[in-house]
Amino acid sequence: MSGMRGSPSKPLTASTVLETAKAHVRRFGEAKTNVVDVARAMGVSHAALYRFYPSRSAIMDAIVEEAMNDEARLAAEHVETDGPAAEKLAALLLDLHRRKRERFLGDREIHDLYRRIVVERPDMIAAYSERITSLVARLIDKAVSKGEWKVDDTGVAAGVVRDAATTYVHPAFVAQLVTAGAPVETMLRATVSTLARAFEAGVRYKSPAADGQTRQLRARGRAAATQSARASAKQE
Amino acid sequence: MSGMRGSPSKPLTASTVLETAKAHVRRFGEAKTNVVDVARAMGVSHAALYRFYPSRSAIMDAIVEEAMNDEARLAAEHVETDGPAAEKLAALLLDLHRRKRERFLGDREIHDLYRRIVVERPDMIAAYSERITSLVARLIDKAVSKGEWKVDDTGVAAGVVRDAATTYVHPAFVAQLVTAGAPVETMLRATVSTLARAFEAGVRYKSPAADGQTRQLRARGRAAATQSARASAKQE
DNA sequence: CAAATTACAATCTATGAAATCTGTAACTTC
DNA sequence: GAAGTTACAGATTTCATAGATTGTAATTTG
Repeated sequence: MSGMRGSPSKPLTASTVLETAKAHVRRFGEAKTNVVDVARAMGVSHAALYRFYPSRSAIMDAIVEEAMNDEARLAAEHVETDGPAAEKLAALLLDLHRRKRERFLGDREIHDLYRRIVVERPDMIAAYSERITSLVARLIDKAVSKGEWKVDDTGVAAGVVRDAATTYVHPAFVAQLVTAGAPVETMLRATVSTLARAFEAGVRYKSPAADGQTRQLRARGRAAATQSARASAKQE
Repeated sequence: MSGMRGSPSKPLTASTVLETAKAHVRRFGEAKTNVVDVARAMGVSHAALYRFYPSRSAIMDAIVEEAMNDEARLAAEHVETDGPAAEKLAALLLDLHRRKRERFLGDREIHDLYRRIVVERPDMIAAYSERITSLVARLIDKAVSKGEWKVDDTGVAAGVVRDAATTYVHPAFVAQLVTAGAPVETMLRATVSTLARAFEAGVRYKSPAADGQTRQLRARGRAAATQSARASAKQE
């Protein structure tokens, strides 16, 4: 009378709960996924799930967090690859875009859940965004080290890339662009070409006043420069 | 028993209906603005308003359209100004951003209405977006003519600018950024610096294969080049 | 007869009671 | 006693219906 369906295939862990919940969201959508049904599918009572997740919404958050981790891992792979920075950046952003597009087209219910989280959980989005942005910062850092790109402040540069690419990566925009049949990949490539051209030609974000220091910062570690940029960017 | 409040101050035209409706939306929000109340405020029966607008939602659309026209006029002013293209572009986008921010902070109900339209009326947004993008294209065109910027295809370049600036101009993002206290203007300036640097250094969007033709297009009219870019951008 | 009103059908929204779902705590089992 | 169940209070959602709003057409008015 313990696990009719759950015990052999589903050992009842945080991860199996997550998988079962995800399967239900896929089939019935977020609104019609309740903890009682998820628990029943695992052959346990709904209260048992609260051992692993403090609330239903924590489960939903976890589903989206998993997707975000996937994307961050994907982005990290591109950063650690060798090759021209412009191509790495284009590949990174295109891959990120394709993930969202695939979710929108082939996994609509998960996409919808993701979209809700984007609207309702600015904290989660901010964390995700910072994660991706710092990966982009590292990509730029490396290009600067190699002398491929000339950028004053990789933190600011990464922010520019993030903002310019948001249109192609934000779930709501992806949905809109794909629905409208826009030539997204061509447009994204044009954006990356433009950014890369600027970085290649050299961009200066810091005020020309602190010029002597800029040289030093360029020569030394990138982390410090990035740090100062982030710090100085919290006012207004 | 005809016009108690309306007749003298409000001659009952499309424009006075619009103003009255807008005032009601400002005070009570879109949801609590009904045509009966708007008509009563003008001293007429609600059916009289249908002479000017075919439906309640047409009135709401018109309120947003008016705001959009305002923004387009503002943008057009910057395009027709003389001066360095980078500064014109920065001023244009900063002004556009500030309009949205002011609406968000000082005219919240209108901002909310605008936001709903952005979500529910992709057609209106597409028209607005094309309008602004073509103004940006003209700005770029002029810079190219003066030899200030070197761009292959001003239509594509304008699209890149539009996508990069969307984060700063889209009502939902403006709300988010302002709420989070982000250093928006600094970030927007960094984005514009980057784009300007690229255009200054020269960007090529067309495939290097059709190189001989590219030269010709550069020398001749911009409209044709822009046109071809738009046309070739409708597939994928 | 142009402009507006009144009257009304169709649609949409607000309301509240019934049902469902979430989250917790006391209880059971291995 | 760790893992899980049952039982239950409080919150949330559903559903039916009353009420309000929209849009139109016939009618009145200057």
